[in-house]
Amino acid sequence: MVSKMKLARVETGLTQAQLAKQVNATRQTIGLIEKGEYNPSLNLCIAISKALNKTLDDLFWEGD
Amino acid sequence: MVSKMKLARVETGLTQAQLAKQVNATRQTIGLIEKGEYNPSLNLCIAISKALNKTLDDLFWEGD
DNA sequence: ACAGAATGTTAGATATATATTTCATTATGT
DNA sequence: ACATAATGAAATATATATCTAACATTCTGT
Repeated sequence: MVSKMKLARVETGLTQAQLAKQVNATRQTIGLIEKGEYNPSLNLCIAISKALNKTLDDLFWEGD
Repeated sequence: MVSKMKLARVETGLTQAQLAKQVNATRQTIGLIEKGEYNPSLNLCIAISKALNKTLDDLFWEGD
């Protein structure tokens, strides 16, 4: 399944590298988070959410 | 300032040690997160949110 | 005042998120 | 088909979250 984060990023027209720069992360880190193979830190999740004009729940919360 | 997470924990009548056990963390880790001195992982934040019947936004999102 | 529980705090050890680098693969446009 | 951008993927290195253990402090009830 494709992550909500990836959907949000593509919708805003950002590339992985561009998003990474905005949140002070690397392209690889963004890619791994999108693939669900990482357990990112809260601060990074918040930075990503703000960069994509979403909230934590929007991107990282699973509706029971 | 006292964190929203601490308020939610106290409201549910849980001690730091009890919450820690439910989310497979240690009492010390819970204490440091409540004090805002940690940058916890997303998975831990999700576990804490569920244990306290809250969402990520409820506990870890700051209303701009 | 006392006892016990809850929380604070600190030091060292371990696990893992993240960075860095490099190369391969896939998409996009001309 | 070609060139370039975007993404995938793997190795090693570094930073830091988390654990463990121990002791100090504060709170709560009696």
